[in-house]
Order: sequence, then structure tokens, then C-alpha cells
Amino acid sequence: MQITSPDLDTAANILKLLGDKTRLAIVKIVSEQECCVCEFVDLFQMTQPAISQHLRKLKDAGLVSETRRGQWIFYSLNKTCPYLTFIQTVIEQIPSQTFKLEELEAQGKRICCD
Amino acid sequence: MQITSPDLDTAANILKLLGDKTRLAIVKIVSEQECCVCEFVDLFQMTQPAISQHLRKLKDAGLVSETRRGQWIFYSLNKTCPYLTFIQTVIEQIPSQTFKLEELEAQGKRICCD
DNA sequence: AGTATTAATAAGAATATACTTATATACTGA
DNA sequence: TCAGTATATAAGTATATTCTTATTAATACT
Repeated sequence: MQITSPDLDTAANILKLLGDKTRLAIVKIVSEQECCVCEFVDLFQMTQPAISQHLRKLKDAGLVSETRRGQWIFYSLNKTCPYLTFIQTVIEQIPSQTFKLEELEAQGKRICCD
Repeated sequence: MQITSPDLDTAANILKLLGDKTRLAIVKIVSEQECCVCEFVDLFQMTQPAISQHLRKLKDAGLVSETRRGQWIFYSLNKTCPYLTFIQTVIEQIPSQTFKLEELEAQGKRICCD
């Protein structure tokens, strides 16, 4: 694990990405559990392209990474991001969002690939 | 000092404000030292209205507070902000910007009201 | 009072952002 | 190979953001 401290411009770019409630929730959620695109669509009641575009921004910036598993693509926090510590310090301070995943689970809408 | 943890929406709003490099630098600087508007204008090579508008956003959100001292208005980090801890945790992780104030000082451009 | 200085506000323009709908791509399983 | 599902991309639109210039407000100094 690396502990690069971001310069001002880098920090501002990361914070701008996190400064959208959908993306902030996504990052918080993937920091707690892997999650796939269609789950986010359900969670946030947004269209699939809208979610996909948020994920792309996060991926392009190196905040999240993806793994395909069958027909699903799962997103997780990118553990190799040079600014992982910075990102974690920020998201540690907001409330856990796992309750949202539990709601999905209760509706039988969680995706499982085992 | 209060330790209210921001909910997701509140956190996103704060992060959006910090997600602009000018505002992030302003907040970092006022966390280290009081500073007046014309100093920011010099520091960032921006017009006075542009700086004023950034300060207004930060003030409206409660992140900074102002005190008039003579003809100058000094800004500082708002120590009574309910989310002070959150804000401080974020800005502690970016590099100190006092070198910028030292450059101003070297040019004899710092404002002093004593 | 009159002028200079500092800062805020207003109005408008250029750009960025976050959606929408339509379409393309990639994988799965019959 | 074909149909179904999951995801990405493209193009367009509405709105938000961040500047610009012009003006106003407040204070200081003579």
C-alpha cells in the first residue's frame, strides 16, 4: 500500500469526483463491497447509461477498478491507486451505505456469481 | 469543538466546494492563517470578483467566516462549522500552502492590521 | 464633502456537467 | 448461430459552474 500525498491539483480533481452524491455513494459502497453496474442502477433508481458514465469517470481517474465475472462487471475500490489513503480518509468519514445493499438483498436483487 | 459526521448529501456538497483548486487552496490557506481578499487576488492572479464569488460560496456553506478589520475583510476557517472535523481531515492531507503567503510577504504584499 | 481603496453584487458569456435516448458491444445459454 | 442480458458509447439537451466587465457599497483619509 502506498501513501502518496496528493498535490493540490490532484486533490481538487479527486474531490470534484467525490463531490457528486451518486459518485460519492458509489465509492463508499465499493469500498465496503464489490458491486456490479445493475445493482447501482437499482440502488440509485437511475438509468444504466447514467451509472455507466459515473463509473467511467471514477475508473478513468483510477479510483475504482473493474473485473468481469460472467456477464457482470464488478467494481471495487482500486487498491493500487496512488491516492488510496487520501480517498479512504475521506470516505471513512461518511456513513456506511451497506444498508442500501441489504435492502437490495431483501428484495432478492443482489447479484452473486458463486 | 463539534464532531458531527456529515450525511452523504452534506459530504458531497462540501466535497464539491473543495473540488475546485482555487477554493481548495483558499480553504487550506485560511486553515493555516487568516487572509484577506486582496491577498487571494495576488496569490491566484485572479480578478477580485472571481475571488469574491469563491469566498461567497465557501461562506454560504459555512466553511469560512469573515471579519472586517479596517478596510480589509479577513477570512478564516469557520471554527463553529458543524462539519469542521470532516473539513479538517480532508485538508490536512494536502500540502501546506503557506509558502505562497511567504512569497507574498517577500514581495511586501501582505496585509497587516496591527 | 470628496477621493481612493477594498470588497460585494449583477448580468452576461463560455464552458463543463449530468442527464436523456439510441445504438453498439460483449457475454451466456439454448 | 440466435436470443437474451449486461454494459459501454455516442450524440444531444438542459442546467450548473466559473469566469468576465460594469457597477455598487462600505470604509479610510485628507
